[in-house]
Amino acid sequence: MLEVRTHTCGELRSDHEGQTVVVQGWAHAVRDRGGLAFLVLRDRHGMIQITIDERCSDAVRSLAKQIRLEYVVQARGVVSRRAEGAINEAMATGQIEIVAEELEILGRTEPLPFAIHEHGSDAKEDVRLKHRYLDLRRPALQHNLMVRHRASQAARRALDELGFVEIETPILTRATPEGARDYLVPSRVHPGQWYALPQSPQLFKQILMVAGMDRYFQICRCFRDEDLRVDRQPEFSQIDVELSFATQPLVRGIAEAVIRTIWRDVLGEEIAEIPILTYAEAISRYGVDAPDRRFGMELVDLTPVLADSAFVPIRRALDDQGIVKGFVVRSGAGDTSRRVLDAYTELVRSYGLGGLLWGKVSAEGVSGPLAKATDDTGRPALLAAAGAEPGDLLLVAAGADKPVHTGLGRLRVHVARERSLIGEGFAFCWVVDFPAFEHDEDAGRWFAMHHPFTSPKAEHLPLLTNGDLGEVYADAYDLVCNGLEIGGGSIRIHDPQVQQQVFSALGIEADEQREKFGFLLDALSHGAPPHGGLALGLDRLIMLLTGAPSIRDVIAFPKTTSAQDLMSEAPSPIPAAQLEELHVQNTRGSA
RNA sequence: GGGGUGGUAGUUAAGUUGGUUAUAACGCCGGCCUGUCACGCCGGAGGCCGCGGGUUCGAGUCCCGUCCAUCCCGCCA
Repeated sequence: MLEVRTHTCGELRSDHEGQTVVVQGWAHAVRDRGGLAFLVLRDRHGMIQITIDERCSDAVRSLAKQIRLEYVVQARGVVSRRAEGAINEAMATGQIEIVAEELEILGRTEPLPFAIHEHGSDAKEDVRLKHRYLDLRRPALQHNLMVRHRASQAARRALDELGFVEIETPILTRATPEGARDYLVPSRVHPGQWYALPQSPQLFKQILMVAGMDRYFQICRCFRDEDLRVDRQPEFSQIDVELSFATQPLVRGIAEAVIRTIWRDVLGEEIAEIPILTYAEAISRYGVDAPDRRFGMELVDLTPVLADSAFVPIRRALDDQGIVKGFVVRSGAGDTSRRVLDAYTELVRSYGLGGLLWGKVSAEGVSGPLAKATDDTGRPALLAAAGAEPGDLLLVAAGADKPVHTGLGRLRVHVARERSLIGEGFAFCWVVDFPAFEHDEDAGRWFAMHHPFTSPKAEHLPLLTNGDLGEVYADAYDLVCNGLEIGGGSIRIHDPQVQQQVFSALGIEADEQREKFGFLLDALSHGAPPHGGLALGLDRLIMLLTGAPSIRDVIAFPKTTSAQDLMSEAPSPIPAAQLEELHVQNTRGSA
């Protein structure tokens, strides 16, 4: 018979000796020694050993023989101190055991597709995802979900204390141009019309500011139908924040307060003051806009010292207005094989570079492709500029600005990982002063780098109508930690005329502005306070807090890289009748 | 859309130059075992070698295609 448990599996200690207790859990280990058997029960809280010996009834002893791994079992018995030699120091409850008076099997299992205990080798990801309920039983994933819970609670408490109000916004919303591909939902009532799932609650939270809510937050789900990565899922969660009368330092301070509370509550760690980098500085020193600052190996500009180089790859790059940059791998000359250098070259090629100019520095000079960059007289200046010394490996790239920065920036992280140069801990930074607009050569037009509701810096507003859009900076900011973008936001446009200017700069004509963003322009025209905010990526925060290698390890029911749920088998075909009701027709094979 | 890696028993892996009956560990089934703690010992069952085609006397192995998982590029305001 099912009883109410008196304790969880993890909480019993020697203080409980002599008490009769009831525990329930999964059979984590079954060790049948014949006349004596041990059963380890596990629940979310821990494990406890149940002992079945000559003190137990025949009924209990025969029932114990039936128990298999991962059966759900209830045990009633007396907490007893273990004999001196039988104490298990590695177990939180290892001082004691429960001598079974009654056992009951509450649930049985089919043979398991993979082992739950940590010592079982990891099954492949598709097997784990298909049986997600088993994968989630593993203590590592349970821990990740607990961290997620505590982080969410900490964020809620921090924001509540700062006067923020939690408000839900719609999941069925309007599709907007720009941005990521939308997930769409057909309307039954309005034939041929569609809802979109929100890529973020951006416009709703701005309108809540116009509505006078003053300070809003929400832990909300966002949906983007784009290809996935190790840190990207089609649906993900944000701690979404917006406030009226916001200045950039005010918003950053609030975000920091949230992050500090989370780190304190979850890890018991204090976060040091968070430095601020400009976008230009981040790109120049680290090659990427989300720098990993736990290690050095910063990029150095070698364009000036190689300005006269006749070496073809460098000459060609410089003649095409390109740049030459590099970084030093300290003492890397001796232990970096040709094979490894070829892999580095392959890596930077994937970012559009023609190749990698490496050089091994010794007292005699430089060996490798980089040797041809200068003659002997120019070499000391090159090495001095790079900061390279004998024994170092110098990795250099020449080409257009973007591939050089991206290629070297990614290579820098790759090399650091490979050589274990990345320390423990968290290196936060803010990245600010982003360009507001990016020019897309293929499309032949400008796109908003952040989003079209981001306010340009006040001093750059005149450039919107009569200047170079590439010179306009956005009043935007990203929060970065350990090379991951964990949050981003901006001061928004609250003046409808400025908003229209930005739309126009993006090539959205007046009638299209009216059609697609009329409700925003209307709202901004009815007493909109200056406002701004940001969103923190909850999933990525949890990855940092838990050290999880994949975003799938911090989401209870994640999808595969092809956006399927292998457990429920979504997406799935839909019966023709249901499609018809929605006024939708398949153009490819249907159910 | 492009590139890399992987797919062999329930699971994780091994499988030589293409060669005759495809191995091992864990799990599962049966038996033994009174202080185990990833218990141990003995025995047994378990295979569409991802799928489809090709080469060959012969394919887990070679070739082509395809599917799935995963990592990356593009994409992700």
